[in-house]
Amino acid sequence: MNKGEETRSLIIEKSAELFNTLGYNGCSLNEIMEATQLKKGGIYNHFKNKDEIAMAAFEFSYSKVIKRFKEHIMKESSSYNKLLVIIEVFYSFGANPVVKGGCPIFNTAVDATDSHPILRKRAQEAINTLLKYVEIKIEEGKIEGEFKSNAKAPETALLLVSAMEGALMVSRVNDSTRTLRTAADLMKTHLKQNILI
Amino acid sequence: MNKGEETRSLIIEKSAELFNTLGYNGCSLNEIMEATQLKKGGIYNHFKNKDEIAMAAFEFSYSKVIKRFKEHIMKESSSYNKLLVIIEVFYSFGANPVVKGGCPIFNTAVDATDSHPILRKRAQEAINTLLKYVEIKIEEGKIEGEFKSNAKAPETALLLVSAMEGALMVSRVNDSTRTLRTAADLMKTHLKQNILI
DNA sequence: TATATTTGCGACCGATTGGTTTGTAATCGA
DNA sequence: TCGATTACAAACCAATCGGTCGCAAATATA
Repeated sequence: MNKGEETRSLIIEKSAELFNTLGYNGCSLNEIMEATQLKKGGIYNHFKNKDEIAMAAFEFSYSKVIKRFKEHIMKESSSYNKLLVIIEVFYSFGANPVVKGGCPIFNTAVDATDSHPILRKRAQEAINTLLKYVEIKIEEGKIEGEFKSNAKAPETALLLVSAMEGALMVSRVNDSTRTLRTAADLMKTHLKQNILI
Repeated sequence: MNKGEETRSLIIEKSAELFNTLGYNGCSLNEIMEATQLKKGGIYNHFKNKDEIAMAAFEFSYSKVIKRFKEHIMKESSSYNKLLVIIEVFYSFGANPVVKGGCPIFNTAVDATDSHPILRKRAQEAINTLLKYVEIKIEEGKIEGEFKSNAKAPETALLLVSAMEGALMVSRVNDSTRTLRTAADLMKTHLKQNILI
């Protein structure tokens, strides 16, 4: 990795955290400048405008989220354990965030939905991809006979993701993982009682 | 209501919507000026700074949220029906928002947590009040013998609120009430199977 | 209706916003 | 190692930010 790529990565990493905590409008170029120890010229040599930084930052955060899911799911063989691990990864977004500030996908959705169409579209895609991802894990469990054949995969995926993301926000505003832990345990019980054979 | 109070109310109503959709930093005074058809001097005659507008706007939105819950719950006599109505009120936040942009409580929490300590504290209080409110409804049902005596009120309240708020955000970013409807129905089933006797 | 008070506009303020340009120093490939 | 290229800082830009102030008009009170 040459100098240019190195600096570009630095800008993305630092601004990803700033965008995730402060939001698009709350994160100014001055803050990115201070975080990266670069001047405006140094930053705009790698990006043509603030939007491009925000988009790259989102892709960076998003890939870290997906990576964490995949890494942990990989270690499990049964579909049920994969779902349990998905819940624990959501929990980890509060206890040990991929990017400071909770889940960058939902944060961006809330931040951008009514104010930033391009970013909103990406957040939308990301959320739906995440939902589909969980849904597929449930479908796989049904095929392998681990889960009830009448288990509703899309609905269950939606409940799991919604509940964990909602609880993540409650935890974040209270600055405590307590409620997030409760939600995680509750969802585990729910899966055990409702879709596991 | 005299002229001053009238104008003050107008500013609060208009800015409540702007803050809820665009966030604190995304909503500039120029936008409030345009929405209210007032000049800066006219606005600052009623508020000493932007923070004060945002706080008043939050109180306005918050009271509308609470009001909608209370109005609908009042009509029901059984605790179970009260819980069902709570779910439907959450659904209504997507289908027929109290203030444009979804749930102002969670939106403010996400927007302010890492950037606006005063607003964050109020959003935090509001979320915890809402959780407690639902929790009490469940406790009342236990006392009256409608709900299982071993039903976990705080945990169930957290799941209900988290799941509905999470689904509300999914719905909002997808600009469709479909997923929110699904989450509402799912939560109803969950309550029927888990806490209703 | 006369008067005291409130209300709101217009003009202005300094600071900060995102963004551009230019010169030069560091880096890189041949 | 040398020449082409890239990377970065410094200075600058117009526009917008939140906020102030004085004056005139509208309003409330008597």
